[in-house]
Amino acid sequence: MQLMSERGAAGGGLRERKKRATRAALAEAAVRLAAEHGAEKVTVEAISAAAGVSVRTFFNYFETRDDAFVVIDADAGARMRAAVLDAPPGLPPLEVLRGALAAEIAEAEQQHELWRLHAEVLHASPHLLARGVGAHMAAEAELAEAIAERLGDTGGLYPRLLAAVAGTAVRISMDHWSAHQEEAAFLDVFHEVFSLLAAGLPAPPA
Amino acid sequence: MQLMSERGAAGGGLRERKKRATRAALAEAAVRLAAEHGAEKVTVEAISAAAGVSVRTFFNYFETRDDAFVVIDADAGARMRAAVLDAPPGLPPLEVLRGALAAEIAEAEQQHELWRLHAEVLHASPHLLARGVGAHMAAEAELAEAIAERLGDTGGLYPRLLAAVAGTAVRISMDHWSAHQEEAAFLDVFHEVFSLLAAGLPAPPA
DNA sequence: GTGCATCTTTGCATACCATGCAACTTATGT
DNA sequence: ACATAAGTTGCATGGTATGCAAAGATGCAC
Repeated sequence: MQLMSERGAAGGGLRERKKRATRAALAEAAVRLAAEHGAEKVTVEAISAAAGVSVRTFFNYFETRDDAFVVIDADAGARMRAAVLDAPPGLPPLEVLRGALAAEIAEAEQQHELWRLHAEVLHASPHLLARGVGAHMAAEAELAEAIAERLGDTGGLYPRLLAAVAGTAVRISMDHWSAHQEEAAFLDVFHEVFSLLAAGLPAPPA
Repeated sequence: MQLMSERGAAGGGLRERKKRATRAALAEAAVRLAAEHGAEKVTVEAISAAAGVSVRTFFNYFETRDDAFVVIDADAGARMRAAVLDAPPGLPPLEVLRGALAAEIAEAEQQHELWRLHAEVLHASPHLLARGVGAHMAAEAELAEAIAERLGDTGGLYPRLLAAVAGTAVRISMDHWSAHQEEAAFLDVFHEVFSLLAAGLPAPPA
């Protein structure tokens, strides 16, 4: 059996597939090792060995060691961009983002175990959680651009704020959920956060 | 003349004052060098030399090189905590944060030039902007705790979300302002962002 | 299927980041 | 002035990250 068709990844060539496989192997090895030993104690050498490539190759795929713990899917940005531009015209921008992110997350959550480990690793190393924002900053900028395009407000403050707040929402949702996995599904937390945002973060009922 | 009383820092001992001075010198050197040469090209050695201490001493003050570009004031957290707890009881939490942050920023903005350079450095190196969130994550957690205490909602989702969104607001405000310094004062941008948040991020008028 | 062009991987050299430790210098309290 | 505590420094060490050139795959044309 061939393990083809990873994730919308019928990408024709053998090269493409191999690259995807290597990247995925590195990311997965990183998360598993971090979940077991703590992210700080996992060296690039260990990750590379677990994935069966050289250290130098690791750095061909990730700019920094931390990126391996953080980057989930390379072309999530493109998908979300499309989702934002395709959403029904009347929908409030915050709702558009809620929808696009929820879809993306539902996708990622398919790989139950890895998603859970991922959340736990990030929860255990807050600095990685922050880095998550950084790594997805490109995605954030891309999102902002898509929103700007949708609204015709290019270069404005609003699209960037919206994208950044959405990123923050995901970050806080993951962190909170990973500490309360028993009590609620991730998507429930996520939707609660967005509801709070849409309501203007009102004081909760005492 | 003695250069005493830096910033609420009449801290009695000579040791205290020297430490504050060294820390400030390192942070300032870092920002000035980064503004001139780009943050990525500034080595710890250069920063240390400019501040007149050894490399090893640099790392006695900052955990990582990037922290020197990011950490503004060590005890801002404590001040904000106090501000949050002292705010009038009826005020909505988001307004409490707006006030506490605005006061803190107004303070930092006293040093015009440094504040401007700081914003420019962060704008030029987005990864530092993200790290800013990370470095202030301790502050964020502290803020969250103060809010939680104020609301009696310890460990809940809401305080953490509020603190995180507030941090994001500062980040986006700085970034946007540093790119549009001519058009508006920083505090104007900041207040506009908070108004958007309080209104639930509604679609802007087309 | 042979052979050339292209892309990827790899090892090596190099520079920088970060930490522990021990020796040394400088404040502080009495 | 003295003993103690605190801060600074150099050295050694190990991990992170990049450029470069050689070797190994893959894709493509013929």
